Amino acid sequence: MDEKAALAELAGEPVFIHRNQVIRHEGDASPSLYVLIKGWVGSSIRLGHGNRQFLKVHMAGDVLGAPSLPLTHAADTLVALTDARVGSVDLNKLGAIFARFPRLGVLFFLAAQEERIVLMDRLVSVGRLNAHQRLAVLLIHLHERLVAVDPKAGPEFELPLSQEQIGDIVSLTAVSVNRALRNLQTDGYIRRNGKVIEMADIGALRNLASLPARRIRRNPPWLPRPSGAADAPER
Amino acid sequence: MDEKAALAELAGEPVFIHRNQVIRHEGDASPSLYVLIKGWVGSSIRLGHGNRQFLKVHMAGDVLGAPSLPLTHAADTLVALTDARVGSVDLNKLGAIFARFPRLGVLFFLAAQEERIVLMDRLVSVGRLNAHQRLAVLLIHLHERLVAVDPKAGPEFELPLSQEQIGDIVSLTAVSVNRALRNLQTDGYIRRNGKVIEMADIGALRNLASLPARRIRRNPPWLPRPSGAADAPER
DNA sequence: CGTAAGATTGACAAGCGTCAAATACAGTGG
DNA sequence: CCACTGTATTTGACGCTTGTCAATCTTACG
Repeated sequence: MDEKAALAELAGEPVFIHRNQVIRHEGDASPSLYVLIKGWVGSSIRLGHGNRQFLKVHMAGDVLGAPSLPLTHAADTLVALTDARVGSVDLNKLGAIFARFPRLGVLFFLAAQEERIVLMDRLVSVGRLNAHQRLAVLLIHLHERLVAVDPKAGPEFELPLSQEQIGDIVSLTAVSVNRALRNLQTDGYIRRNGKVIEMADIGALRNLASLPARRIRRNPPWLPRPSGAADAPER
Repeated sequence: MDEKAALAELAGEPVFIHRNQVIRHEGDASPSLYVLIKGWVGSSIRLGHGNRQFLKVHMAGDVLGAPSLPLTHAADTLVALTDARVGSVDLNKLGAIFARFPRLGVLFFLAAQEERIVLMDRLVSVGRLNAHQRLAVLLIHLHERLVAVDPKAGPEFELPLSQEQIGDIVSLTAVSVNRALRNLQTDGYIRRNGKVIEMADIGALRNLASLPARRIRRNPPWLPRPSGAADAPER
Protein backbone atom coordinates (compact mmCIF):
# COMPACT_ATOMS: atom_id res chain seq x y z
CA MET A 1 0.00 0.00 0.00
CA ASP A 2 1.35 3.43 -0.92
CA GLU A 3 0.38 6.97 0.04
CA LYS A 4 -2.19 7.35 -2.69
CA ALA A 5 -3.96 4.11 -1.83
CA ALA A 6 -4.04 4.99 1.87
CA LEU A 7 -5.63 8.35 1.12
CA ALA A 8 -8.12 6.79 -1.24
CA GLU A 9 -9.51 4.46 1.37
CA LEU A 10 -9.53 7.03 4.17
CA ALA A 11 -13.14 8.04 3.55
CA GLY A 12 -16.05 5.63 3.45
CA GLU A 13 -18.77 5.38 0.82
CA PRO A 14 -20.12 8.87 -0.01
CA VAL A 15 -23.66 9.72 1.08
CA PHE A 16 -25.99 12.06 -0.78
CA ILE A 17 -26.90 15.22 1.14
CA HIS A 18 -29.53 17.59 -0.17
CA ARG A 19 -29.33 21.35 -0.01
CA ASN A 20 -29.88 22.86 3.47
CA GLN A 21 -29.46 19.48 5.14
CA VAL A 22 -27.34 19.59 8.28
CA ILE A 23 -24.46 17.11 8.28
CA ARG A 24 -23.63 17.63 11.93
CA HIS A 25 -24.63 20.24 14.49
CA GLU A 26 -22.42 22.43 16.64
CA GLY A 27 -22.49 20.99 20.16
CA ASP A 28 -22.68 17.37 18.95
CA ALA A 29 -20.45 15.10 21.03
CA SER A 30 -17.34 13.30 19.71
CA PRO A 31 -17.04 15.20 16.45
CA SER A 32 -16.00 13.21 13.42
CA LEU A 33 -14.31 14.01 10.13
CA TYR A 34 -15.79 14.10 6.64
CA VAL A 35 -14.62 14.47 3.07
CA LEU A 36 -16.62 16.56 0.63
CA ILE A 37 -16.83 14.77 -2.73
CA LYS A 38 -19.21 17.08 -4.55
CA GLY A 39 -21.08 20.31 -3.88
CA TRP A 40 -20.63 23.14 -1.41
CA VAL A 41 -20.87 22.86 2.37
CA GLY A 42 -20.82 25.70 4.90
CA SER A 43 -19.29 25.63 8.36
CA SER A 44 -21.01 28.02 10.75
CA ILE A 45 -21.37 29.07 14.36
CA ARG A 46 -24.63 30.46 15.67
CA LEU A 47 -25.08 32.90 18.57
CA GLY A 48 -28.22 33.91 20.34
CA HIS A 49 -30.61 36.27 18.54
CA GLY A 50 -30.43 34.13 15.41
CA ASN A 51 -27.05 35.50 14.37
CA ARG A 52 -24.93 33.15 12.31
CA GLN A 53 -21.34 33.38 11.11
CA PHE A 54 -20.00 31.18 8.35
CA LEU A 55 -16.38 30.28 9.02
CA LYS A 56 -15.65 28.52 5.76
CA VAL A 57 -17.30 27.64 2.48
CA HIS A 58 -16.12 24.15 1.63
CA MET A 59 -15.82 22.91 -1.92
CA ALA A 60 -15.24 19.48 -3.48
CA GLY A 61 -12.10 17.82 -2.12
CA ASP A 62 -12.16 19.63 1.23
CA VAL A 63 -11.95 17.88 4.57
CA LEU A 64 -14.88 18.88 6.77
CA GLY A 65 -14.94 19.15 10.54
CA ALA A 66 -11.21 19.06 11.24
CA PRO A 67 -11.12 22.06 13.62
CA SER A 68 -13.42 20.27 16.05
CA LEU A 69 -11.20 17.15 16.23
CA PRO A 70 -9.45 18.24 19.43
CA LEU A 71 -12.77 19.14 21.08
CA THR A 72 -15.22 17.07 23.08
CA HIS A 73 -18.12 18.82 21.31
CA ALA A 74 -18.24 20.15 17.76
CA ALA A 75 -17.72 23.90 17.50
CA ASP A 76 -19.34 24.37 14.13
CA THR A 77 -22.40 23.25 12.21
CA LEU A 78 -21.88 21.67 8.79
CA VAL A 79 -24.71 22.39 6.40
CA ALA A 80 -25.02 21.63 2.69
CA LEU A 81 -25.23 24.86 0.66
CA THR A 82 -25.94 22.87 -2.51
CA ASP A 83 -26.81 19.23 -3.05
CA ALA A 84 -23.66 17.38 -2.05
CA ARG A 85 -21.95 14.06 -1.57
CA VAL A 86 -20.00 13.47 1.63
CA GLY A 87 -17.83 10.59 2.83
CA SER A 88 -17.15 9.80 6.48
CA VAL A 89 -13.59 9.35 7.75
CA ASP A 90 -12.52 6.58 10.12
CA LEU A 91 -10.29 8.40 12.60
CA ASN A 92 -8.30 5.27 13.35
CA LYS A 93 -7.27 5.19 9.72
CA LEU A 94 -6.21 8.81 10.03
CA GLY A 95 -3.99 7.95 13.00
CA ALA A 96 -2.59 5.02 11.07
CA ILE A 97 -1.65 7.28 8.17
CA PHE A 98 0.43 9.46 10.47
CA ALA A 99 2.20 6.32 11.68
CA ARG A 100 2.77 4.67 8.29
CA PHE A 101 3.18 7.70 6.01
CA PRO A 102 4.91 10.51 7.91
CA ARG A 103 5.10 12.62 4.79
CA LEU A 104 1.31 12.62 4.58
CA GLY A 105 1.21 13.53 8.25
CA VAL A 106 3.29 16.62 7.56
CA LEU A 107 1.09 17.48 4.58
CA PHE A 108 -2.02 17.26 6.78
CA PHE A 109 -0.26 19.50 9.26
CA LEU A 110 0.58 22.01 6.51
CA ALA A 111 -2.96 21.89 5.17
CA ALA A 112 -4.19 22.87 8.63
CA GLN A 113 -1.77 25.80 8.66
CA GLU A 114 -3.05 26.83 5.25
CA GLU A 115 -6.56 26.92 6.68
CA ARG A 116 -5.28 29.14 9.44
CA ILE A 117 -4.00 31.55 6.81
CA VAL A 118 -7.42 31.63 5.18
CA LEU A 119 -9.05 32.37 8.53
CA MET A 120 -6.48 35.05 9.28
CA ASP A 121 -7.25 36.80 6.01
CA ARG A 122 -10.96 36.53 6.73
CA LEU A 123 -10.39 38.06 10.16
CA VAL A 124 -8.50 40.99 8.66
CA SER A 125 -11.21 41.37 6.06
CA VAL A 126 -14.10 41.37 8.51
CA GLY A 127 -12.26 43.44 11.08
CA ARG A 128 -10.76 46.14 8.91
CA LEU A 129 -12.48 46.38 5.52
CA ASN A 130 -15.76 47.96 4.49
CA ALA A 131 -18.66 46.19 2.83
CA HIS A 132 -17.42 46.59 -0.75
CA GLN A 133 -13.94 45.40 0.08
CA ARG A 134 -15.20 42.39 2.00
CA LEU A 135 -17.26 41.26 -0.96
CA ALA A 136 -14.28 41.78 -3.26
CA VAL A 137 -12.16 39.59 -0.98
CA LEU A 138 -14.83 36.90 -0.93
CA LEU A 139 -15.43 36.86 -4.67
CA ILE A 140 -11.72 36.75 -5.46
CA HIS A 141 -11.17 33.96 -2.98
CA LEU A 142 -14.00 31.81 -4.30
CA HIS A 143 -13.04 32.46 -7.90
CA GLU A 144 -9.40 31.56 -7.24
CA ARG A 145 -10.40 28.27 -5.68
CA LEU A 146 -12.62 27.39 -8.61
CA VAL A 147 -9.83 28.26 -11.06
CA ALA A 148 -7.38 26.15 -9.07
CA VAL A 149 -9.60 23.11 -9.58
CA ASP A 150 -10.42 23.92 -13.21
CA PRO A 151 -7.67 26.06 -14.80
CA LYS A 152 -9.69 26.62 -17.94
CA ALA A 153 -12.56 28.22 -16.01
CA GLY A 154 -13.28 31.74 -17.21
CA PRO A 155 -14.17 34.89 -15.28
CA GLU A 156 -17.74 33.67 -14.71
CA PHE A 157 -18.88 31.34 -11.98
CA GLU A 158 -22.10 30.38 -10.26
CA LEU A 159 -22.48 31.57 -6.69
CA PRO A 160 -25.21 29.29 -5.29
CA LEU A 161 -25.80 31.35 -2.15
CA SER A 162 -28.59 33.65 -1.07
CA GLN A 163 -27.58 37.19 -0.19
CA GLU A 164 -28.39 36.39 3.42
CA GLN A 165 -25.90 33.52 3.33
CA ILE A 166 -23.30 35.77 1.74
CA GLY A 167 -23.91 38.20 4.57
CA ASP A 168 -23.33 35.44 7.08
CA ILE A 169 -19.95 34.83 5.48
CA VAL A 170 -18.68 38.41 5.42
CA SER A 171 -20.54 39.64 8.51
CA LEU A 172 -23.06 41.90 6.89
CA THR A 173 -26.85 41.92 6.65
CA ALA A 174 -28.57 40.74 3.51
CA VAL A 175 -29.59 44.34 2.82
CA SER A 176 -26.01 45.57 2.94
CA VAL A 177 -24.86 42.71 0.73
CA ASN A 178 -27.48 43.66 -1.81
CA ARG A 179 -26.42 47.30 -1.90
CA ALA A 180 -22.73 46.48 -2.01
CA LEU A 181 -23.17 44.00 -4.86
CA ARG A 182 -25.16 46.57 -6.77
CA ASN A 183 -22.43 49.16 -6.28
CA LEU A 184 -19.73 46.73 -7.40
CA GLN A 185 -21.83 46.18 -10.51
CA THR A 186 -22.52 49.83 -11.33
CA ASP A 187 -18.85 50.62 -10.73
CA GLY A 188 -17.86 48.01 -13.30
CA TYR A 189 -16.11 45.54 -11.00
CA ILE A 190 -18.54 42.70 -11.68
CA ARG A 191 -21.55 41.76 -13.78
CA ARG A 192 -24.42 39.67 -12.48
CA ASN A 193 -26.99 37.42 -14.07
CA GLY A 194 -29.03 35.63 -11.46
CA LYS A 195 -26.66 33.51 -9.43
CA VAL A 196 -23.88 33.88 -12.00
CA ILE A 197 -21.11 36.35 -11.21
CA GLU A 198 -18.73 37.61 -13.85
CA MET A 199 -15.47 39.05 -12.57
CA ALA A 200 -15.43 41.97 -14.99
CA ASP A 201 -12.23 43.56 -13.69
CA ILE A 202 -10.24 41.16 -11.57
CA GLY A 203 -7.30 43.51 -11.24
CA ALA A 204 -9.47 46.28 -9.84
CA LEU A 205 -11.21 43.83 -7.53
CA ARG A 206 -7.90 42.57 -6.22
CA ASN A 207 -6.79 46.13 -5.68
CA LEU A 208 -10.00 46.94 -3.85
CA ALA A 209 -9.56 43.93 -1.61
CA SER A 210 -6.12 45.22 -0.61
CA LEU A 211 -5.02 41.86 0.77
CA PRO A 212 -1.86 40.33 -0.70
CA ALA A 213 -2.13 37.09 -2.70
CA ARG A 214 -0.73 34.07 -0.84
CA ARG A 215 1.69 31.80 -2.64
CA ILE A 216 1.75 28.20 -1.48
CA ARG A 217 5.02 26.31 -1.44
CA ARG A 218 4.20 22.81 -2.62
CA ASN A 219 7.30 20.90 -1.55
CA PRO A 220 9.20 22.36 1.40
CA PRO A 221 12.71 20.87 1.59
CA TRP A 222 12.19 19.54 5.10
CA LEU A 223 9.42 17.07 4.14
CA PRO A 224 10.18 13.45 5.09
CA ARG A 225 10.72 11.11 2.13
CA PRO A 226 7.64 9.33 0.86
CA SER A 227 7.27 5.90 2.42
CA GLY A 228 5.54 2.91 0.85
CA ALA A 229 5.42 -0.85 1.00
CA ALA A 230 9.13 -1.01 0.13
CA ASP A 231 10.63 0.60 3.20
CA ALA A 232 7.80 0.18 5.70
CA PRO A 233 6.14 -3.21 5.33
CA GLU A 234 2.70 -3.71 6.83
CA ARG A 235 2.65 -5.52 10.12
CA MET B 1 15.72 9.27 22.45
CA ASP B 2 12.06 9.53 23.43
CA GLU B 3 9.30 12.01 22.59
CA LYS B 4 10.14 14.39 25.38
CA ALA B 5 13.82 14.57 24.46
CA ALA B 6 13.00 15.15 20.79
CA LEU B 7 10.69 18.04 21.68
CA ALA B 8 13.26 19.52 24.04
CA GLU B 9 15.90 19.81 21.37
CA LEU B 10 13.56 21.05 18.65
CA ALA B 11 14.26 24.72 19.36
CA GLY B 12 17.72 26.25 19.44
CA GLU B 13 19.21 28.48 22.11
CA PRO B 14 16.68 31.21 23.09
CA VAL B 15 17.46 34.79 22.10
CA PHE B 16 16.45 37.86 24.09
CA ILE B 17 13.98 40.14 22.29
CA HIS B 18 13.04 43.50 23.73
CA ARG B 19 9.58 45.01 23.66
CA ASN B 20 8.41 46.30 20.25
CA GLN B 21 11.22 44.46 18.47
CA VAL B 22 10.11 42.70 15.29
CA ILE B 23 11.07 39.02 15.16
CA ARG B 24 10.16 38.64 11.50
CA HIS B 25 8.23 40.78 9.04
CA GLU B 26 5.25 39.83 6.92
CA GLY B 27 6.51 39.35 3.37
CA ASP B 28 9.85 37.88 4.46
CA ALA B 29 10.86 34.94 2.27
CA SER B 30 11.10 31.32 3.46
CA PRO B 31 9.33 31.80 6.78
CA SER B 32 10.72 29.88 9.73
CA LEU B 33 9.30 28.61 13.00
CA TYR B 34 9.95 29.86 16.53
CA VAL B 35 9.16 28.86 20.08
CA LEU B 36 8.24 31.50 22.62
CA ILE B 37 9.99 30.79 25.91
CA LYS B 38 9.02 33.88 27.87
CA GLY B 39 6.93 37.02 27.37
CA TRP B 40 4.16 37.95 24.95
CA VAL B 41 4.43 38.17 21.18
CA GLY B 42 1.82 39.46 18.73
CA SER B 43 1.14 38.15 15.25
CA SER B 44 -0.27 40.84 12.98
CA ILE B 45 -1.12 41.75 9.41
CA ARG B 46 -0.95 45.33 8.22
CA LEU B 47 -2.99 46.88 5.41
CA GLY B 48 -2.58 50.22 3.73
CA HIS B 49 -3.61 53.36 5.64
CA GLY B 50 -1.71 52.14 8.71
CA ASN B 51 -4.40 49.68 9.73
CA ARG B 52 -3.17 46.67 11.66
CA GLN B 53 -4.94 43.52 12.80
CA PHE B 54 -3.52 41.26 15.46
CA LEU B 55 -4.31 37.64 14.70
CA LYS B 56 -3.01 36.09 17.87
CA VAL B 57 -1.44 37.08 21.14
CA HIS B 58 1.19 34.45 21.86
CA MET B 59 2.24 33.52 25.36
CA ALA B 60 5.09 31.43 26.78
CA GLY B 61 5.15 27.93 25.32
CA ASP B 62 3.50 28.89 22.05
CA VAL B 63 4.89 28.04 18.65
CA LEU B 64 5.27 31.18 16.53
CA GLY B 65 4.98 31.47 12.77
CA ALA B 66 3.39 28.11 12.00
CA PRO B 67 0.62 29.44 9.71
CA SER B 68 3.20 30.77 7.27
CA LEU B 69 4.99 27.42 6.96
CA PRO B 70 3.19 26.42 3.73
CA LEU B 71 3.82 29.86 2.18
CA THR B 72 6.73 31.19 0.19
CA HIS B 73 6.47 34.52 2.05
CA ALA B 74 5.43 35.09 5.64
CA ALA B 75 1.83 36.28 6.01
CA ASP B 76 2.19 37.84 9.44
CA THR B 77 4.59 40.02 11.38
CA LEU B 78 5.82 38.74 14.74
CA VAL B 79 6.49 41.52 17.21
CA ALA B 80 7.37 41.34 20.90
CA LEU B 81 4.63 42.89 23.03
CA THR B 82 6.77 42.55 26.14
CA ASP B 83 10.42 41.69 26.60
CA ALA B 84 10.65 38.08 25.48
CA ARG B 85 12.85 35.09 24.85
CA VAL B 86 12.46 33.19 21.59
CA GLY B 87 14.07 30.02 20.25
CA SER B 88 14.41 29.19 16.58
CA VAL B 89 13.20 25.82 15.23
CA ASP B 90 15.17 23.72 12.75
CA LEU B 91 12.50 22.62 10.29
CA ASN B 92 14.41 19.45 9.40
CA LYS B 93 14.09 18.40 13.01
CA LEU B 94 10.36 19.06 12.78
CA GLY B 95 10.10 16.78 9.75
CA ALA B 96 12.14 14.18 11.57
CA ILE B 97 9.75 14.25 14.51
CA PHE B 98 6.83 13.40 12.23
CA ALA B 99 8.84 10.45 10.90
CA ARG B 100 10.13 9.13 14.20
CA PHE B 101 7.27 10.03 16.58
CA PRO B 102 3.95 9.79 14.74
CA ARG B 103 2.03 10.44 17.94
CA LEU B 104 3.73 13.83 18.21
CA GLY B 105 2.89 14.45 14.57
CA VAL B 106 -0.79 13.92 15.32
CA LEU B 107 -0.52 16.16 18.37
CA PHE B 108 1.02 18.94 16.23
CA PHE B 109 -1.83 18.43 13.79
CA LEU B 110 -4.38 18.70 16.59
CA ALA B 111 -2.67 21.79 17.99
CA ALA B 112 -3.07 23.44 14.60
CA GLN B 113 -6.78 22.56 14.61
CA GLU B 114 -7.07 24.06 18.08
CA GLU B 115 -5.61 27.29 16.72
CA ARG B 116 -8.21 27.21 14.00
CA ILE B 117 -10.91 27.05 16.67
CA VAL B 118 -9.42 30.10 18.38
CA LEU B 119 -9.44 31.99 15.09
CA MET B 120 -13.00 30.90 14.38
CA ASP B 121 -14.16 32.24 17.72
CA ARG B 122 -12.27 35.47 17.08
CA LEU B 123 -13.95 35.76 13.69
CA VAL B 124 -17.40 35.32 15.23
CA SER B 125 -16.49 37.83 17.91
CA VAL B 126 -15.24 40.51 15.51
CA GLY B 127 -17.98 39.85 12.98
CA ARG B 128 -21.02 39.64 15.20
CA LEU B 129 -20.40 41.17 18.63
CA ASN B 130 -20.33 44.78 19.77
CA ALA B 131 -17.42 46.54 21.43
CA HIS B 132 -18.28 45.49 25.01
CA GLN B 133 -18.77 41.88 24.05
CA ARG B 134 -15.56 41.72 22.06
CA LEU B 135 -13.56 42.97 25.01
CA ALA B 136 -15.31 40.48 27.27
CA VAL B 137 -14.34 37.67 24.89
CA LEU B 138 -10.74 38.86 24.80
CA LEU B 139 -10.36 39.27 28.56
CA ILE B 140 -11.89 35.87 29.26
CA HIS B 141 -9.70 34.22 26.68
CA LEU B 142 -6.48 35.76 27.99
CA HIS B 143 -7.43 35.05 31.59
CA GLU B 144 -8.24 31.44 30.83
CA ARG B 145 -4.88 30.92 29.18
CA LEU B 146 -3.06 32.42 32.14
CA VAL B 147 -5.02 30.23 34.55
CA ALA B 148 -4.27 27.16 32.44
CA VAL B 149 -0.55 27.79 32.91
CA ASP B 150 -0.83 28.74 36.58
CA PRO B 151 -3.94 27.16 38.17
CA LYS B 152 -3.50 29.13 41.37
CA ALA B 153 -3.71 32.47 39.55
CA GLY B 154 -6.52 34.65 40.87
CA PRO B 155 -8.99 36.90 39.07
CA GLU B 156 -6.32 39.58 38.53
CA PHE B 157 -3.77 39.68 35.75
CA GLU B 158 -1.52 42.18 34.07
CA LEU B 159 -2.47 43.18 30.55
CA PRO B 160 0.77 44.64 29.14
CA LEU B 161 -0.89 46.20 26.08
CA SER B 162 -1.72 49.76 25.12
CA GLN B 163 -5.35 50.47 24.32
CA GLU B 164 -4.34 50.93 20.72
CA GLN B 165 -2.88 47.42 20.67
CA ILE B 166 -6.02 46.05 22.27
CA GLY B 167 -7.98 47.76 19.54
CA ASP B 168 -5.81 46.09 16.93
CA ILE B 169 -6.74 42.75 18.45
CA VAL B 170 -10.51 43.20 18.61
CA SER B 171 -10.85 45.49 15.58
CA LEU B 172 -11.72 48.72 17.33
CA THR B 173 -10.06 52.10 17.63
CA ALA B 174 -8.17 53.04 20.78
CA VAL B 175 -10.94 55.51 21.60
CA SER B 176 -13.63 52.84 21.44
CA VAL B 177 -11.53 50.48 23.53
CA ASN B 178 -11.19 53.16 26.13
CA ARG B 179 -14.91 53.83 26.31
CA ALA B 180 -15.80 50.15 26.33
CA LEU B 181 -13.34 49.35 29.12
CA ARG B 182 -14.75 52.23 31.14
CA ASN B 183 -18.26 50.93 30.67
CA LEU B 184 -17.26 47.41 31.67
CA GLN B 185 -15.77 48.93 34.79
CA THR B 186 -18.72 51.15 35.76
CA ASP B 187 -21.05 48.22 35.09
CA GLY B 188 -19.11 46.10 37.57
CA TYR B 189 -17.72 43.52 35.16
CA ILE B 190 -14.08 44.42 35.80
CA ARG B 191 -11.88 46.63 37.94
CA ARG B 192 -8.77 48.32 36.62
CA ASN B 193 -5.57 49.57 38.20
CA GLY B 194 -3.13 50.71 35.56
CA LYS B 195 -2.32 47.69 33.42
CA VAL B 196 -3.84 45.28 35.95
CA ILE B 197 -7.29 43.91 35.18
CA GLU B 198 -9.44 42.25 37.81
CA MET B 199 -12.17 40.01 36.50
CA ALA B 200 -14.76 41.20 39.02
CA ASP B 201 -17.63 39.08 37.70
CA ILE B 202 -16.39 36.29 35.46
CA GLY B 203 -19.81 34.72 35.16
CA ALA B 204 -21.36 37.93 33.90
CA LEU B 205 -18.44 38.48 31.54
CA ARG B 206 -18.79 35.00 30.13
CA ASN B 207 -22.48 35.60 29.69
CA LEU B 208 -21.83 38.90 27.95
CA ALA B 209 -19.34 37.24 25.61
CA SER B 210 -22.07 34.76 24.60
CA LEU B 211 -19.57 32.32 23.08
CA PRO B 212 -19.58 28.77 24.44
CA ALA B 213 -16.52 27.50 26.32
CA ARG B 214 -14.48 25.00 24.32
CA ARG B 215 -13.48 21.75 26.00
CA ILE B 216 -10.29 20.15 24.73
CA ARG B 217 -10.04 16.39 24.57
CA ARG B 218 -6.52 15.54 25.67
CA ASN B 219 -6.23 11.96 24.48
CA PRO B 220 -8.41 10.98 21.55
CA PRO B 221 -8.66 7.18 21.25
CA TRP B 222 -7.29 7.16 17.70
CA LEU B 223 -3.85 8.52 18.63
CA PRO B 224 -0.97 6.28 17.55
CA ARG B 225 0.97 4.65 20.39
CA PRO B 226 3.96 6.58 21.70
CA SER B 227 7.15 5.45 20.01
CA GLY B 228 10.65 5.63 21.45
CA ALA B 229 14.08 4.09 21.10
CA ALA B 230 12.58 0.68 21.91
CA ASP B 231 10.37 0.15 18.86
CA ALA B 232 11.92 2.59 16.40
CA PRO B 233 15.70 2.57 16.67
CA GLU B 234 17.61 5.50 15.23
CA ARG B 235 19.20 4.89 11.89
C1' DC C 1 11.88 68.81 35.99
C1' DG C 2 10.69 68.21 31.22
C1' DT C 3 9.11 65.56 27.51
C1' DA C 4 6.77 62.08 25.01
C1' DA C 5 3.63 58.39 24.92
C1' DG C 6 -0.62 56.80 26.45
C1' DA C 7 -5.33 57.50 28.50
C1' DT C 8 -9.49 60.07 28.69
C1' DT C 9 -13.26 62.88 27.18
C1' DG C 10 -16.31 65.59 23.97
C1' DA C 11 -18.42 66.82 19.49
C1' DC C 12 -19.51 65.34 15.20
C1' DA C 13 -19.70 62.31 10.94
C1' DA C 14 -20.17 58.02 8.40
C1' DG C 15 -21.31 53.32 7.56
C1' DC C 16 -24.07 49.80 8.45
C1' DG C 17 -28.26 47.76 10.78
C1' DT C 18 -33.21 47.81 11.33
C1' DC C 19 -37.74 48.16 9.72
C1' DA C 20 -40.95 48.13 6.16
C1' DA C 21 -42.78 47.76 1.61
C1' DA C 22 -42.56 46.57 -3.26
C1' DT C 23 -40.94 43.56 -6.82
C1' DA C 24 -39.04 39.38 -8.97
C1' DC C 25 -38.64 34.46 -8.94
C1' DA C 26 -39.29 29.44 -8.34
C1' DG C 27 -41.79 25.61 -7.12
C1' DT C 28 -46.54 23.48 -6.49
C1' DG C 29 -50.93 21.81 -7.36
C1' DG C 30 -54.93 22.07 -10.11
C1' DC D 1 -50.34 25.51 -18.94
C1' DC D 2 -51.51 28.66 -15.39
C1' DA D 3 -52.73 30.68 -11.02
C1' DC D 4 -50.93 30.62 -6.40
C1' DT D 5 -47.75 31.00 -2.71
C1' DG D 6 -43.69 31.41 -0.30
C1' DT D 7 -38.93 32.87 -0.71
C1' DA D 8 -35.36 35.96 -2.32
C1' DT D 9 -34.14 40.46 -4.06
C1' DT D 10 -34.46 45.31 -4.21
C1' DT D 11 -35.24 49.91 -2.48
C1' DG D 12 -36.25 53.77 0.87
C1' DA D 13 -36.23 56.06 5.50
C1' DC D 14 -34.19 56.35 9.76
C1' DG D 15 -31.33 55.29 14.00
C1' DC D 16 -27.36 53.50 16.46
C1' DT D 17 -22.71 52.10 16.98
C1' DT D 18 -18.34 53.12 16.01
C1' DG D 19 -14.81 56.07 13.66
C1' DT D 20 -12.63 60.60 13.32
C1' DC D 21 -10.74 64.72 15.03
C1' DA D 22 -9.17 67.42 18.65
C1' DA D 23 -8.15 68.84 23.27
C1' DT D 24 -6.82 67.73 27.96
C1' DC D 25 -5.01 64.92 31.49
C1' DT D 26 -1.94 61.23 33.33
C1' DT D 27 2.01 58.42 33.52
C1' DA D 28 6.61 56.79 32.62
C1' DC D 29 11.12 57.90 32.14
C1' DG D 30 15.41 60.33 31.06
